[in-house]
This record gives sequence, structure tokens and C-alpha cells, in this order.
Amino acid sequence: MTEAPGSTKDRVLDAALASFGTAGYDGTSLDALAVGLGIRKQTILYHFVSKRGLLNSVVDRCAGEMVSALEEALVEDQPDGDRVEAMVRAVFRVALDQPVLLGLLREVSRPNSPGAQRLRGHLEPLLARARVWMEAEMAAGRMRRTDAQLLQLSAYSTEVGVATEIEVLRAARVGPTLRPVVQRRRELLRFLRASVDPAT
Amino acid sequence: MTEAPGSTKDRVLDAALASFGTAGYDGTSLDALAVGLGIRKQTILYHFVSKRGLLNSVVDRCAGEMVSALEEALVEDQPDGDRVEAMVRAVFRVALDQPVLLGLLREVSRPNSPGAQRLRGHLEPLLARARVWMEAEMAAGRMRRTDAQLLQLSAYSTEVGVATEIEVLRAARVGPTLRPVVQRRRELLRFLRASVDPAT
DNA sequence: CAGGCTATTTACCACTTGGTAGAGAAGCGG
DNA sequence: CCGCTTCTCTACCAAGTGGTAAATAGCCTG
Repeated sequence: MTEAPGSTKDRVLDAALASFGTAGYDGTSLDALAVGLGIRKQTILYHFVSKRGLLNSVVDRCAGEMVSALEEALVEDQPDGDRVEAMVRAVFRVALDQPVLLGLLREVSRPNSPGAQRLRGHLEPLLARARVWMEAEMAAGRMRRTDAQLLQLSAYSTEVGVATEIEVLRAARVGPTLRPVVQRRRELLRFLRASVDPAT
Repeated sequence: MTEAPGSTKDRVLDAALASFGTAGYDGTSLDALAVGLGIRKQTILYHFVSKRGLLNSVVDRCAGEMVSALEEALVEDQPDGDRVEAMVRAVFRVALDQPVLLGLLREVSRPNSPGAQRLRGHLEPLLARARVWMEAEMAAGRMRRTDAQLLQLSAYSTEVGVATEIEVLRAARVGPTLRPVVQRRRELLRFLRASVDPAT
């Protein structure tokens, strides 16, 4: 049932993602969105019942992409510990491919934000799986003992922060090169490894 | 020329900070703000010429508080390296005292956000000073050699991320205790120290 | 060709937005 | 008491908001 990539519905989703991700939910007007697409606002409301519905659809699609990217990174059963690296790389890849997606994530993960709990709903199963794995690793002594949920929250916010940085760097034209990004990723990995290392 | 803490102007500033920090700029309406204060919207517009002017005033005040808190932490000339800890503690104190302030920071530090460059204007001198200090430390071999600006960006985003977490945790009622926060601060410090340690 | 289905349109609506104009009111120095 | 300043108010406005109702066009099937 996935919409063809050229369809009106899909074009609206793309534009909405960009607008929500940069201007925020309240900063997005259906009229402006429609004008930008060369269609009428009511066409948008036909496909997605309301503005809120549009946001939900955007969140659904993005969460889907995110989750599948992460699951793909997890499926490749690698030697212990590299799973962390695989996940970080996956998120960075997404961040580089479509930075707006991270913008949406940032926007929508604000407490009390519309769509926040919807996003959580999508990510929850994945997070639960990860928690189970982490606790097993801890029990086996291969991972430093900490509150798994807290560690997740921490890694999540750091990743989003880093991804936001990418946009900031891009805006500041610090460099068209990817060097800072790569460097940043390396540091983040070092941080996560240190955070996870069983040695106190 | 600082306004008396009970004055209308000051009450408006408080309410505006809370609203901007939680609902965002676009999500804040002058009418709603006024109703919440038991005054008329035009009173707000009398004191602060426009909505944008109100945001600017809020940003100015908050940046002032932030900067002075940080400078205070820096003035206490402590043995090397503990300066980092002092700054982290200062930011955490602010985050715990008035979480909304961090909410505003998060809101306003979004690229293309109104007030973003105004905030940068306030923080720039402080950041420049810190960069000079860091580069001196690097030259003296007491700090690992990295791009100072990148490190700042990194520390900043991580701090804001962590602070945002605090709100999330509070919302999720993970615990009325401060334990997670303290634990999180400890981890962050460990991260920063590792990031700065001259040993590869 | 009729009839239904999907997609997009035009025309409106009630409401909210930030902002302007001007009137009172309260205090204060002369 | 006057005039001036400072503050808050009522009244209003043009533009924009999300959303409803209904008309129109294209298309496929019977």
C-alpha cells in the first residue's frame, strides 16, 4: 500500500517533512505547504484528514525508515560490541542522507509535543529489545552495569544533538568537507565505548 | 535599570519564558499569555514593542543569567581541569533550578530560529575566551589536541541534550529523586574528561 | 453511455493571529 | 489645579489559520 514516489500524496509527505523538520509544527501552514507544491490546501486535507493527521503520517513514515535502518544494522550479526558501532553508523548515515528527518525527530521529541508519544510508540519495541540485550550483556559481565533505560536516553539525546550539529555546521559552512562529521562520529563512538566498558 | 521583580514587565517576562520554552515561539500567543497573567495583550505590546521584541528581551535576560552563572564558575580559580567540572556543575544547577530556561535554549538554538543569532551574540565572547584558554592548554600539552570549536559545539549539544533529558525524566516520573540526574552528570563528566585527556 | 469512484478544485466560514489608534487613569512636579 | 509622563485599558483591523461543503473533472467498469 506504499504510495508511488511521484504521487501527490507522497510529494505532500516530503514537503511536510521538510517544513515540520525546519519550521516546526506550529510554524507550518497548510496554505504555504500547498502553494509550495502548486496545489490547493484542500487537496492536502483530502489525503490527510487534518493537519494533525498529516503530522502523524509523516512521523509514521520517518519512524519506519529509522527503525528499519536500525534493524538492518542489527541483523548483521557481528562480533560483540560492534553492534554499537553499527547502530551509530546507521543513524549517522540517515542524518547525512536526509538531515530534515533528524530535524523532525528533534521537533517531535520535545515533551508535550504533538506526535511525541506516537513516535515513542514506534520506537518502543526496538528499545525494549535493545534493553533486553543490554541487560544480558551486563549479566555476562561484558558490559558495565548501569541503568539500561538511562543509557538509552543518554545515547539518544547525544545522537540527536550530534545530528543537529551537522546541520549547524552545514549552515555555518564550517566546511563542505565531511571531516568534522567523521571526527565527531569517532569521538562519539569513543564515548559510548567508554560508557559501556566493564572496567570501571 | 533592572525591573523590579513584581512589576508587570517582569511578570510578562517570566510567563513568556515559560511559554517560549515549552510551546515554542510559534506556539505562543500573546493573547493566551495575557489571559494567563490577567492583563490585556496590548499591555504586553506596550512594554515590548512586538512579539519578536518580547522574544529578544527574554533571550537577553536568559543569556545574561547563563553567562553570569558560567563566569562565576570560572572566576573561582581552581586547579587545572576542575574548571571543566565547575562549568558542567553550573549548567546543571541552572537546569535544575529553572528547566524552562533550557527549554528556551533548545528552542532558540534551532537553525533559522528567530533569536538564534541574538543568543549567539551573547555567548560569543564567552566562547571565544574559552577557546583561547583551550588552545593554550593544548599547546602546553595538558589537553588533547582537537578542534576547539568542534569540541565546544559537542559539549554544548550534549549538555542541552542532557538537560532536556531531565525534563523528560521528570515528565516520565522515572523518579522524584535526583539520583538519575546526578548519575547522568557523573557520566557526562567522565565523558568530557576522556575527551580532553591528553593520553590517546 | 450511465454510474460510481477517486482526486482536485472553488467558495466559504469561524476563529485566532500580531498589531494600530486612541481613550482613560494614576501619579507627580510646578 | 494644570500639564506631563507612564501605564493600562477598550475598540478595531487586516491577514492568516485549520476546516467544511459542494461542485467538477477524469477514469474505469458494467
